[in-house]
Amino acid sequence: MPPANATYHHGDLRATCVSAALELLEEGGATALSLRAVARRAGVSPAAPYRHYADREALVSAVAAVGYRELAERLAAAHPAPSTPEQLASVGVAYVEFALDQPALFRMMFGEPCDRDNDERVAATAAVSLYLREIVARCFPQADAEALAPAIWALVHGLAFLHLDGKLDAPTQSTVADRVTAAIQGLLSATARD
Amino acid sequence: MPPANATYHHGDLRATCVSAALELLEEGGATALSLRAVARRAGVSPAAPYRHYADREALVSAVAAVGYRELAERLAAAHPAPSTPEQLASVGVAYVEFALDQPALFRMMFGEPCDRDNDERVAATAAVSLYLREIVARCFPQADAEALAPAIWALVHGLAFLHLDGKLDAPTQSTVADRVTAAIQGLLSATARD
DNA sequence: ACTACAATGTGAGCGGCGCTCACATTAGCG
DNA sequence: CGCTAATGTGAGCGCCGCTCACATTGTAGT
Repeated sequence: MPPANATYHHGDLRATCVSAALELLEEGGATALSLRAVARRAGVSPAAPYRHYADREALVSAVAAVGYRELAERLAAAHPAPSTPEQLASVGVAYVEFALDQPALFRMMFGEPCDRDNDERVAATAAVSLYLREIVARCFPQADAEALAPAIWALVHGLAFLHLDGKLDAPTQSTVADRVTAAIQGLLSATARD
Repeated sequence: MPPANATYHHGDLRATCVSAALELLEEGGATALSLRAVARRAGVSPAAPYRHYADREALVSAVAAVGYRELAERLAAAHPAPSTPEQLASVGVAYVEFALDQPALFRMMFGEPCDRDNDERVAATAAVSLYLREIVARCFPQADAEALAPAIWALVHGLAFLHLDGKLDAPTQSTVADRVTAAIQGLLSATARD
């Protein structure tokens, strides 16, 4: 009944589900991401994804994991090896821009309560966290990175979320960068002084 | 079937829905907040809430609005009229503690995309925003409140969210306060210097 | 090559949900 | 008292998450 190239076994349904989920997320937001819709897009029966993901949460965790990896890439792309406050600030700008570019994905990564986390996901999260801590330490060797890195992460993360929600006045691209840069440098110089 | 005091007309179903929603939110998180569950808890048919709220989003907006008001109260309770960095920091601590005390409500207020916002909700949000801006200006009269207030809000908001998601090492109560206090004071002193 | 077996996909189905509509009941007002 | 608008009901549609018995296929062991 299906065309000639169709096989009963899909081949790599596991990965296809994640791709389809990312598409649905971008098109229709978090509510559009249903296992049934994923199955439809993958050209497979509604029950098939359950062979690869225990439940919706599991799929979401997998999607979030690729989100963290993409975030890490974009942070690295902002500056290969930041070592000054200005360069660190540009990484912060990249963080916020990621959130604005992929709002649904960003909300999925951080906005939902994540009980019984996927291993893959916690690893990807930890990678981002460690990376931030590392570059903060490099940019401010005289500061206490253990204390400074979470503060900077929080600042940038909060800016991202408040912008996403429109709680801050909708800014142009340059304003976002300015705000992030100014805030980070303020925090940095203060801590460095101690 | 219902007791003698039962009336066909509920009396104040609109408000009862919000109360029921808050209960459900605390008990079972965001996914437990369904219009049908609200109706059940209010002792009313599943279609009844639609007389008062156009859709689920509308109810959520109403719930979020009371969340913002409660947040504003807790900020005010932390210090009636803060005028020093330390007092401002205690307000920030209250912000984070609100998020940790009511995680589901906090996520509902900020975590979901809020298209076509309720008037009541935007007003309540603006009230919080303005209040923060006001006390920042009072605590740091020599700083540019226009620029400083959003940075502080973002910092505190980010700390709240990252703690909620467990992205930061789970801290004891005192550690939260310490972290918030240190971060705020760092930012403040830096900006005040300009 | 044949045969078990494990992996993977199917189809039907259960309960829950958001939402709508025709209809019943009630409150408020002339 | 009677009219109208407000409010609640019941049934129902389509979608969803999830489960289960069953069909199909890749693969490993002989």
